[in-house]
Amino acid sequence: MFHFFLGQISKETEQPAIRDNAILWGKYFPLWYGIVPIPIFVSQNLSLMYEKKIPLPLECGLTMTKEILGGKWKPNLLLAISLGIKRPSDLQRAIPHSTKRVLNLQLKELEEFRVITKQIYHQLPPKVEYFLTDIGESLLPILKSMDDWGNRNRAVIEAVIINRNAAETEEH
Amino acid sequence: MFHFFLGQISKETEQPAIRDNAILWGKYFPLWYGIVPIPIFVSQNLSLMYEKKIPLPLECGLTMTKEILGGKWKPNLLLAISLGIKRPSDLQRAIPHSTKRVLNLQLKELEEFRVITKQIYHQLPPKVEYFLTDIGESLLPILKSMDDWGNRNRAVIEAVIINRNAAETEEH
DNA sequence: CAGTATCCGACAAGATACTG
DNA sequence: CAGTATCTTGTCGGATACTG
Repeated sequence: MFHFFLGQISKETEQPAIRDNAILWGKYFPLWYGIVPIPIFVSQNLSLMYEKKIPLPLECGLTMTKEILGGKWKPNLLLAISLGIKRPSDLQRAIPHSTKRVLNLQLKELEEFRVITKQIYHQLPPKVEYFLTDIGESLLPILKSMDDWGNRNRAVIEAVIINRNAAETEEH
Repeated sequence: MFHFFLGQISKETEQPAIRDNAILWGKYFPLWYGIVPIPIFVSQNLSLMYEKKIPLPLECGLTMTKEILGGKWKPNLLLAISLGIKRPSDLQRAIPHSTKRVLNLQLKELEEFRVITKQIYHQLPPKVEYFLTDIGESLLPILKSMDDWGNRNRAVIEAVIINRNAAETEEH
């Protein structure tokens, strides 16, 4: 089953805390799983903890995963690395629509999240290689199923996009 | 296995077309699967077909899936609908950080991609319900595994984000 | 309740030129 | 080859106020 926190997450322990029913049954939790109220995707506290201009509701596992796979090329980078493409220049050749700058930014973020590691060889010319960590490997099934799904539904998606663009050009 | 197109996709048939080895072995395809060159994530033709200011390389299944799950709340919406939350107002209550406008935009896109259907009851007050299509249902395993992964790796991700924010506030 | 119009700010990513 | 600095552009989503 999906994993949801009940109620808000207390700041001190960072553990989910079941709030009393009076509040659970209030206006913030209009949904029930059987007789259990389900405050899905909810937790004001946490989004205040991680201060950002536009706060992220991190309490939902879904949202945390999206945080990691969010960049324009991150899933592609991970797949490419898993295929044995390790060096920055090869990665950019494998993803031709990307730019060096963005690829570097996203590789840095993936490294920050411990999804990949960076191996620097101090040579001339310099050489760098990226590798998946165990965490990164554990993402591969998801990426693989996303890739499979996209390929299975290619026809529908392409049709919609072609339609959309046709409508847009008609407007102008 | 991952599903990659070899070479470019011809405009007329929209079928993958194997290009001759001279080009495959050129600088654009530096990767091999066994002795087969793998032009992953590549296809200039397609990205020109779907004209956008910033063209999308749609030839990769991964990228197509991201196109559908890309919005800020789309995965959450799909999960919520799969849990039986059907009405717009309930959906917004289930995703408190969202706004009506964005939710509507994203529901419209999901509908456009045939992932959900919209049922309008002509009543007063008006009533609307959303349902997953078969295509939408087929996305649930992916969403579920993303949610699971996020929950399993919650500790690491939260630690990184807390660190990052601490470093940022230190700067100022 | 469901949905839209308008305006605006934040941020991601592109372009280019540059170091070591 | 790997990486960065700087500037510009596009776009997504937020805020608000409004219809039916």
